[in-house]
Amino acid sequence: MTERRTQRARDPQARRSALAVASMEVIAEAGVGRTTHRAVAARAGLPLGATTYYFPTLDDLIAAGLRHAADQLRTDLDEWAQRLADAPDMPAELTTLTEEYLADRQQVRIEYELCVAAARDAALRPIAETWMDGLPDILAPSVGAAAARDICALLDGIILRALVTETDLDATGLTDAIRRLIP
Amino acid sequence: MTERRTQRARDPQARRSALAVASMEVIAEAGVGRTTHRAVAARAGLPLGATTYYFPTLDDLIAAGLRHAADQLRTDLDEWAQRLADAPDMPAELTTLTEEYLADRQQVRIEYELCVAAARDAALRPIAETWMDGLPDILAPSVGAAAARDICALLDGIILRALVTETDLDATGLTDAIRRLIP
DNA sequence: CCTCATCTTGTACGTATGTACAAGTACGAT
DNA sequence: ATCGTACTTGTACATACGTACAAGATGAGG
Repeated sequence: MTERRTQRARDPQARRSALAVASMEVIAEAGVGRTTHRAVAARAGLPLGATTYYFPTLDDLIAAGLRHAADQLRTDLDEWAQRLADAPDMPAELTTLTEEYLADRQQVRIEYELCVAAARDAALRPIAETWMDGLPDILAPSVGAAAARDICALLDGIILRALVTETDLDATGLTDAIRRLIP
Repeated sequence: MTERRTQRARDPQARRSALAVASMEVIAEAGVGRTTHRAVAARAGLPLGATTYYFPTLDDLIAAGLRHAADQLRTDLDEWAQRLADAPDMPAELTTLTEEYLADRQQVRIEYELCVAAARDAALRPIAETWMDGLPDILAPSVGAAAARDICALLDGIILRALVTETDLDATGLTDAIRRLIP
C-alpha cells in the first residue's frame, strides 16, 4: 500500500542552475517583490525543499536569479562587440542590435527590475554594475569613455520608454542621435 | 470599565489623500511588490479597515500611490518649464535641474518603480505615460519633438545609472551631451 | 558489502497577508 | 429630535508565506 516513490536522479549542479533560471523567470513575470520560494520551485519542477537547500534564504534565491540574468546578458554582449567591430556603420548597427534586444521584452524587463532592486538594496549593486558597465566597456575604445557613457544612457532611456509604451522604436531617429553623441 | 474611545474627526477627503501619500512612501521604500495594506495603514496612522474602505483592492491602493507620485512630479515640472524658459543657457539649466532632482533619491526611486510596474501591468501604463511625456512636452516647442525625446531618454538613462551606482553625475559632460542632441 | 556524507522530499509551524464584515459613530436632512 | 446614510474601526478567516527539519534515498570510498 504505502508505495515509496523513488527520488529523482542526483545532479546538484543542474538543480542549482535550474533554480537560478526559474528564479529569473519568476522575477521577470512577477517582479522581485513578488518572487517566492514556492513559485520558483514550481517553475523549476522541483519540491519546495530544494530551494532552501541550495539557497538558504529568499534573498539568495533572488540574487541568483538576477545574477543569472546579468551573466546571460554579458554573454550576449560578446556578440554585440563582434558585430559592432565588423559593422561598416557602427551607429546603425547599434540601433539594429537594440531593436533585436527589444524583441524579448521578458529579458529586457528583468534588467530594469535588477536596476530598481539594486537602487534599493546595496547588496545587489555589484550585479547591476556588472550589467551597466558591459556596453560602455565595449564602446569606449572606439568613441571614448564619455561618449560611450552618454550613448548607453540614451539607449537605456529609449529602451525604458519602449518598455513602458509598448511601442517600437524610431530606428532612423535613434541612429541619428547616436551619431550626434560621438565626438 | 469598557471605556468607549471616540472616533476621530471625519474628513474622508483628507484620509483618501493621506493613504495615497502613505502608499507612495511605502512603495518608495519597499517596492510595489512588497507594499501591503497594513504597511500603508501604519504609515498613515490609520486603522487597517480604512485602506479597504477607500481602496477596495490592493491594486487600487498601489495605483493611488503611483498616481500621487506622478501628479507630484507633474507639479514639479511646471517649475522646470518656468526655469528652462527663463534660463540663458538651456542645456546647463537642464543639467542643474537634473542634479536637484537627483538629490531626493526616494522620489527618484519611485518614478522608476512606476516604470517597471507599468512594463508589467498594462493598467498602470496611462499613469507612467503621463509621467514620461511631461518633460518631452516641455522641451518639444524649443528643440523639436525628436530632440526632446532623445534628450529625455538621455536624462532617464543618466539618472538610472546615478541611482544604481549612487554616484553624482558629471555635470559638464551631461550639458555637453544635451547640447549635441539639439539640432 | 557496509558506511557515511550528501542530497532529496514532505511536512510542520508561526507569522503575515488580502479581504470581508458587523457593530458602532457622526452628522446632514427632515 | 430622528433618521438614514456615510464613515470608522476592530476583528475574523482562509490562504500564502519563509524557514526549519526529520526521515529517507543515493552513491562514492572503504
